[in-house]
Amino acid sequence: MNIGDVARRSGLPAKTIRYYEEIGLISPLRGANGYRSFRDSDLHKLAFLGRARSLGFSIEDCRGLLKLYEDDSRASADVKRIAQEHLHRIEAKIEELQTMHGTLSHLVAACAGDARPDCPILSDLAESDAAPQPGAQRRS
Amino acid sequence: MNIGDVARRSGLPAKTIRYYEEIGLISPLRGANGYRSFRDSDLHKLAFLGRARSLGFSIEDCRGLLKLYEDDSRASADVKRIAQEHLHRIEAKIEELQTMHGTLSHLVAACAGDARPDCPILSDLAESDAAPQPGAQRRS
DNA sequence: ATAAGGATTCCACTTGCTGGAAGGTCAAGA
DNA sequence: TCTTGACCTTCCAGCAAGTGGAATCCTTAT
Repeated sequence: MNIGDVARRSGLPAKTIRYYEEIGLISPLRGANGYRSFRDSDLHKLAFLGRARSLGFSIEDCRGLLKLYEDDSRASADVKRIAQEHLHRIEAKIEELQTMHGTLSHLVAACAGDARPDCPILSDLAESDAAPQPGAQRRS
Repeated sequence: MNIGDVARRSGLPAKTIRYYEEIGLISPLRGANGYRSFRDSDLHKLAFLGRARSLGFSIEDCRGLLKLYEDDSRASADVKRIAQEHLHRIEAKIEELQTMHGTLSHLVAACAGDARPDCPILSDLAESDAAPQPGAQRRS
């Protein structure tokens, strides 16, 4: 299979597939003409990667998952640990976004959104209270 | 004020402040020794930027907000539009993360997490169904 | 005089690709 | 046979939003 076929069948752009080879996630063979020659196993790995990435796993997580996937003597605990850590990161991110959402939706609701210059959004951003401490959350 | 003072008072790292100057968000004066010399107005802008960034606004959004902030004849509608668009992006991101979270938490719950190799997480990632179409969501 | 603690610049690196340029290859049609 | 067009190749540059480090300069105090 050439890269175009694999791209269509895996749903990943050819550029991305080349990139995955460059960073060592896959190692397709090469034909006499220099073209990459993908085996079924390469296609499977790419599909695996596409699904893992769509769940938000980082490339390094994907590298680890792929290694475990190929290791018949793996422990499912190792897989679960990676997934759980990722799940925690997702939860933290959701919380962070929800905090932003809370603040911002209040401000948006309070803004008239007309031709006048008065704007609670700008007033809030301009408020000169204490400098934010690292990791501090502003009021919601 | 030197950059160290401004960093302490704005809560932003000096590196970030230099970067903000480089991309034209602020334009502090320079002393005879080549040191940046920050006015109160620069400090206020940096605090403004810090708060806007902490609400997740992109640098380009911040540039626009800062411009409106400085424009006495602004229309609050322009501010509100920027904020609303950002709010929509936040909502979309939250939904995306919640979808990931749903899938992943099911998989994590189904995984024994012991020394055996059987793992529903890997099985799911390895599933060879149709290639994902652009924008498609996998089942939750 | 010298050492510490600031300040300066510049360059490289991060994540995960994406775009484009310049060129080689291959199969089909006139 | 030639050419066209669709592939493929590599390499270089860039996105966001900084962060880290090196080499060097300035200031202040001992």
